[in-house]
Amino acid sequence: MGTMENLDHFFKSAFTVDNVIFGFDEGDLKVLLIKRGEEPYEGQWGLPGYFVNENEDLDYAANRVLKQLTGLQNVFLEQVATFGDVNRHPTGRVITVAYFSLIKINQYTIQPSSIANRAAWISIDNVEELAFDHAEILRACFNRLKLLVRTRPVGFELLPRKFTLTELQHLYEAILETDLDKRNFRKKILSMNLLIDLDETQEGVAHRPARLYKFDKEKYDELLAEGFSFELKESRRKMVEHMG
Amino acid sequence: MGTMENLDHFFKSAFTVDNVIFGFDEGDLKVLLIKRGEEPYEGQWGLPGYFVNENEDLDYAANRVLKQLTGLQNVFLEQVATFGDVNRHPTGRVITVAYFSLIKINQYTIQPSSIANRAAWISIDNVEELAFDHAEILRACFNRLKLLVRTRPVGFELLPRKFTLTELQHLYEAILETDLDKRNFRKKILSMNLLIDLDETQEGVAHRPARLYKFDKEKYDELLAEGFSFELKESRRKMVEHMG
DNA sequence: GGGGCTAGTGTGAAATTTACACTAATAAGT
DNA sequence: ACTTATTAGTGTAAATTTCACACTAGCCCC
Repeated sequence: MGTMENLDHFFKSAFTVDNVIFGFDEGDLKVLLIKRGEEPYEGQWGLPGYFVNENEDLDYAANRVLKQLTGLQNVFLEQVATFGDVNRHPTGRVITVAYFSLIKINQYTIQPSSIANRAAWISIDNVEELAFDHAEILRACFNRLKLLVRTRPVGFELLPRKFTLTELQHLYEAILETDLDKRNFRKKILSMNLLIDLDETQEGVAHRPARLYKFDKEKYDELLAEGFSFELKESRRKMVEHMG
Repeated sequence: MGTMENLDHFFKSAFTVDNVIFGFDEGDLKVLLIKRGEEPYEGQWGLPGYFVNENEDLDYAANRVLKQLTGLQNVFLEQVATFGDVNRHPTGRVITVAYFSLIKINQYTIQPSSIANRAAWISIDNVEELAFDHAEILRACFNRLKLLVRTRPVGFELLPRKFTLTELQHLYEAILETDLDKRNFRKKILSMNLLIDLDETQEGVAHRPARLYKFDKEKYDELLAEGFSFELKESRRKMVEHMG
């Protein structure tokens, strides 16, 4: 923090925000990418991000940019980290603040703006080369997600309102990049009492239909208030179970 | 990220870095503050921070600024968060990136520069009003420290090379703001095999002298390499033990 | 050598984690 | 109608970890 008498420190520079939006679909953890419609890196895939305005708070900018690029709004965004290497942007000094969010893919329609030619949900494993240092930013956000998922029941943000325990398990497996034991996972999750059994079952599946659950937000808020800490432990499975 | 044709986005603005340096002394967790020698907030206490230069990476800037303000160098700095509210700085748009670090207080001499009138280690509980939004930044870094201390043996960064188990416990208690059970703490710490018993004892204390230990960095690096995860669990003590 | 002070030590109960394999329910095909 | 394919759903015992808890040991000082 320095004096304003010395305006040398104020040089022409820019801030951007870049958003890493995670979703979950078809058993895959996905990230929302846009095909850039502007130089630099025109035509390449990158994160939905853009410039912060002069008189705009960072958090506000993250929301605005996300909305402008993809049509998404009222989405919870959390700051993850800031990337400011001198050469990260080919044409000037641009420091970017990365935000991440979790959304239910099917509850939103993505409407790419002109800046973004196109937007798409790409499986996290299939992400190829990205513009700028966006691959690094994505990695940082994915790590944050891994951390978060162990200490808060964020998984529910990514699933539709009604879901099966197997879907929930697959989500956790995708995020943590491990296999989990079915029985232990169910025991653990159910013991938290954060799920409401809807007494409904799946329809139109060619096998025994699974029960549907929803997340008990009220209970969760209650528990949060009294300083409860959610924790998912079980480590990677060591062996594959023999099937009958 | 946008086009450079549109230079509107590059406005006169500034980045700063602010460093939250933690130390531990006399049983207290402390933070290094400077008495500001410049407007704004001249004469007030604040974090050691200053402007990032135009062609300087963020991480580099954090190190440089710390050195210039306090004389400290070769200190591990980790980025924590970025603060960018429009009005956080009274005279212009200044976005700051907060870094934090842990050092052994007695191993460094602080040499405040002219920008910093004075520098001092202030107990975390005695920190009064700070310049800018530095109180908020400090809080964020303290939370990060709490998080970190549970998953990595960072405590050793704050203690002198040789320390007693009681000192280590007091440090953990100061960071986690709880009391820990002596026997359980010792059991847990020793079971990690990250301490080397130096076969020496304290000198010049008016009571039974404690054994001295040092941190086994080699062992730790080994364990890290094989993907080991350190975890300190024990929750806050519920009762005070009756003393004989 | 007694008082004051902190170091250091062990055990059992409770809770949690882990490994592990079969039956149940449905749809589709014969 | 039955056989097959496919996923849902369930229980237990062993191992490990956590947790609560109280006394003896060793040094200094007087």
